[in-house]
Amino acid sequence: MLQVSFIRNNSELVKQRLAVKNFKDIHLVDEILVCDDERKKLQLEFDITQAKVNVASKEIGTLIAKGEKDKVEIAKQQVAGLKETLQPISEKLAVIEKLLNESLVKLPNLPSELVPKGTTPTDNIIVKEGGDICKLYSSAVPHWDLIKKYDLVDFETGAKITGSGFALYKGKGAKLQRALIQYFLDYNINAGYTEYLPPFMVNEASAYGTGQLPDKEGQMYFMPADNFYMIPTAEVPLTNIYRDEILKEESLPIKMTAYTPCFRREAGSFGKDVRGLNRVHQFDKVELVQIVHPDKSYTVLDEMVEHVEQLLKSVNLRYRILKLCGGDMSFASALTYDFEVYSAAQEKWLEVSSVSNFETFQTNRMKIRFKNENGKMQLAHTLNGSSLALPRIMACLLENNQSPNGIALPEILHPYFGSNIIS
RNA sequence: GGUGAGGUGGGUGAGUGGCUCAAACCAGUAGUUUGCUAAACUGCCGUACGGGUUAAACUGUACCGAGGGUUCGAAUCCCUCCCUCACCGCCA
Repeated sequence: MLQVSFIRNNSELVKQRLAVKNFKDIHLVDEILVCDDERKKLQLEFDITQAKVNVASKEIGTLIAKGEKDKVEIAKQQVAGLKETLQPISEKLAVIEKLLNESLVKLPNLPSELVPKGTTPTDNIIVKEGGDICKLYSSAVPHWDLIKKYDLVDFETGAKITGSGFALYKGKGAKLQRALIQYFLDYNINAGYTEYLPPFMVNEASAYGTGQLPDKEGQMYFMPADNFYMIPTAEVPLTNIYRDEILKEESLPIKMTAYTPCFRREAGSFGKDVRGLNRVHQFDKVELVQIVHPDKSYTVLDEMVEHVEQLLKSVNLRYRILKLCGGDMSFASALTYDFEVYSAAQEKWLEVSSVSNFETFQTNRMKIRFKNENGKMQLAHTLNGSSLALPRIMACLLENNQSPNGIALPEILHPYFGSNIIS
C-alpha cells in the first residue's frame, strides 16, 4: 500500500498515475488526506491530555510516599476528570484510523512511468519475440490428445479424487513434471538464488502482506478450521519470510527461489480456455523473489526478465515478452512483464511467467526496511517472477515436439528426465 | 489433544505495581591512546505517529508476543488468544 506521507506530498501525481491503471475511485485520495488531517488533530489532542494524566499519576506516587492522603484524593479526582475527556477522543481516533486504513488498502500501487496506457490485454505491448517457429507435421494434435496417447495425465481420475481442474500426473508425465521442477530450480540456484521449500498454507497476515487480502480472498482456498489460506503462488510465503524485519543494507539483494504447488479457485474466470493443462486449480510453479535496494529495482527487473528469457530459450520454446498496460496490471504491481509461449497445436499464446516490480507496495505493508547510509529507515523494494509455471510449459513441450515417433525433449532436459524421448 | 515452563531492544538476559523515559553484557558505530595485528578506555546506539525547526537541537504519545481488563499508575496483577520449548498421548 502507498504511504500516507507520500500521498500527502504528491496527491496530484498519485491521482494522475492511478488514472493510468484505470482506477475508478480516485476520490479516495482526497478522502485519505482529509482523514489523515483529522487523525493528526485528534492524535495531538489525545497526546496532550494523556501527558497530563501521566504527570498527575506520577505526582500521586510521590504524595502517597509523603503520606498526604487528602491531596491524593484531590489528585485522583483530577485524573478522573481528564480521563473522561480522553474517552471520546480515543473513540473518535479509533474510528478515523479504521476509516483511513480501509481507504488506504483500497488504493492499488502506482504504475511506473514505463507502463503503457490501455485497458485490456490487447493494449499490452509486445517488446520481444524469440525462439524458433516450430513446424508441426500434418496430423499433429493438441496436448490433451498427447496426454491420453502416452498416458501422462489423467484428468478424469483427478476429478474423481478431488474435482475438475485437479490433474493426476502419471508415469512419464509425473516424471517430466519432476524433471522440469528440478531443472528450473538448478537454473535459479546457479544464478545465485537461495532455494526454499516453504509451507503451502499461510495465515492471514502473510496473505495481507503480499496483497492477496483484503481484495482477493475469493480466489484462494481457505481452511476455516485454522484460518489458513492455500498459497496461490510461492511469492506469498517467500516474501513473508522477511516480514517485520529491518535488514542490513549490505544484505541486499536477497534472492530466493522455491518450487511449490499453487492453488487457485479461478472463481469467475473458469469456463474459458480450460481444456487440458491450460487452466487448472492446482499447478506446479518455480518462483523467484528478490528484495532489493530501491535504487536497483528496475535494473533487477530487467535482469529477472533476461533470466527467465534465457530459461525459455534453453527449452527451445517460441516465446514473446509483453509489457502490460495499466489496465491489465495487477493491484500491487508497478511494472509487469508477461511471458507467453506459443502452443503450436492450439495456435495460441499461453502465459507462463509474470515478472513484476512492486516497489514499496508490499514492503510498506510488511514493514520490510533497511537503514540507509544516512542512518534513515527506508522501505526496500520487492520483485517476483515465475520461472516457470509448469503445466503450460509441459503443454507446449508436448505439442511442439511431437512426431510420429514420439515426443522429443529438449537436450537440456535429457539428464533430468533420464531419456530423450517420450514414446 | 493433555500437562508444565516460557515469549523483554540486533543477540544474551535482569526486572513481581511508582526510584525503569527497561539494568547489564555482547554485537554495531564514532572517537582517544599505543609501532602493526590487536587490545584498552570514552561517547553514541530501538520503532511508529506527532509538535517544533530552513534543517537540527529540543519535545509529546504509544510500543516488553497479540487483544481486552483491574488501577491514579502495569513489562510486572487478571482474562482470552497466538507462538516457542519440554514431557505425555495419537500419528506419517
